[in-house]
Amino acid sequence: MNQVPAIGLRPLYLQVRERLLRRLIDGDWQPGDMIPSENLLAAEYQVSQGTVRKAIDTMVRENLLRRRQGSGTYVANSNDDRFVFQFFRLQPDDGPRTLPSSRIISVGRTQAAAAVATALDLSAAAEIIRLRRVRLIDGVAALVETICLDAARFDGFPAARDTPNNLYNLYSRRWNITIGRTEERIKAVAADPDEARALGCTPGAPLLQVERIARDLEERPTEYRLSRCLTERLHYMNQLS
Amino acid sequence: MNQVPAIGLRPLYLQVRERLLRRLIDGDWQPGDMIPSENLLAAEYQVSQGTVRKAIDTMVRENLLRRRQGSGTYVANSNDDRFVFQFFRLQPDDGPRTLPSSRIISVGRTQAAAAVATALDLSAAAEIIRLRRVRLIDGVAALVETICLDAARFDGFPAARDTPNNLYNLYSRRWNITIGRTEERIKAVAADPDEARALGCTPGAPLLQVERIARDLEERPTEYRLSRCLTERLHYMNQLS
DNA sequence: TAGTGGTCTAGACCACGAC
DNA sequence: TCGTGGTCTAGACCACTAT
Repeated sequence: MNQVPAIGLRPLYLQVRERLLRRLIDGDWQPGDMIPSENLLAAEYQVSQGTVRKAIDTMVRENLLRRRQGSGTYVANSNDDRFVFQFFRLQPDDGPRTLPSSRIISVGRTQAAAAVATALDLSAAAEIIRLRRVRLIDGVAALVETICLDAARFDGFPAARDTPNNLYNLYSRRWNITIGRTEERIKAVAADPDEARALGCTPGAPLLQVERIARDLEERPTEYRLSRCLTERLHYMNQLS
Repeated sequence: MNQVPAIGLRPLYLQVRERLLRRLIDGDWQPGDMIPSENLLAAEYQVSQGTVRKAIDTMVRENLLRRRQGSGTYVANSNDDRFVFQFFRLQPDDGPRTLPSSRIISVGRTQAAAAVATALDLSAAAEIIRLRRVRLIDGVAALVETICLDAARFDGFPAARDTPNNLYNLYSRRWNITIGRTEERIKAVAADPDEARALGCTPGAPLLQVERIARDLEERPTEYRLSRCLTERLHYMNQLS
């Protein structure tokens, strides 16, 4: 029974991983759901429990699944406390991390700028949804954000008054799109007059610019986000090891 | 022979991990060395090969060890291509990543500023080594850096002309100190006149400030580093998943 | 060809959570 | 009490590297 993988095939645990990932992509298992036990999955796929465990290990490391000893393995939920800060790295210089709130400036459809179309892998003329908002940390305006989405994929995007604070949770509930990974390019830039007004600083003041491309579970570029942040009493935290 | 860990003890593989880490800390195994095979270590510690493997897995994930199939497991070397960029996240907006070069401005001993003493867990009056340098990317001055070290731990720090570009490699070779982890706090700030002169920008121009605390394998804060970077044609890259 | 890490299996007991 | 994930073992074959 050992060493089933014929030559040229990928390791069994990676094949199992793909099957599990597929069930997440297809929405077969929803955020918060408990997935079948390791032994059940092992029986289903005709592999050993250790192989299933190794597949799940990789997905837990990517924050796609969560293990709870004695209880089960669950699909990660973007509302969970542990994951709320997964993609939000700004925190006060002193005092604890807090969740930002949002004030929508505008939301509507427009044609993608060249840079955005490239980032989202769209044609030059593609229509996008464009959301602008100010985010407040501890009640103070801290950053202005522009978010761009492929209008074809996010059909029926809500109006400003119905746009929730946690967008990734919205993508998941409304369109079954899960953000799995992001790349951020960070620079220091000077505030333009609009930003200065929104953030209550002087034009030309240094702002932290975070340009993010978020990808779904199939690695497709899904969201383009440009944030400009006043970092007088905040910082972007990063751990490297 | 199973389930050896008595109640209250940590899992075997974590205990093995600590023994392996200790041999790195003590300099028993040097960067670049091949460590004993999994089976040899299993025999030495009287555990199964799978348990040793799990311990090594955690250290490979932390970039402390490297596996080479068919060859062996090696102690990570801060000169290896793969690790050169582990802690250096700045890259050109277009074009490939390149290694920065350095031009030393000054190196000497001084008394620690309060913030630095706190960061390095030193007494207020402690003496530190203070190194200032400009770093060039593709030959262009891109950032100014101030590096602070506990003078008591880094006795015999070389003069400017003998200070190499790769400091973490120096710490390792000269004092057997390995940097295992860093925390970075990133802000946007305005260039002061000195920085503007060094970087060829105007005073007040926005700079990316990266404040880093680097820890050794025993988690002791070891190096304080403040970098201020001109990000007109560069960015700080970060992947989140 | 010998030795190393990489994958896989089967089965065991433990710690924890839910009931 | 039962089912879950967490740990551990022993042994097997494969893929790769060095010689």
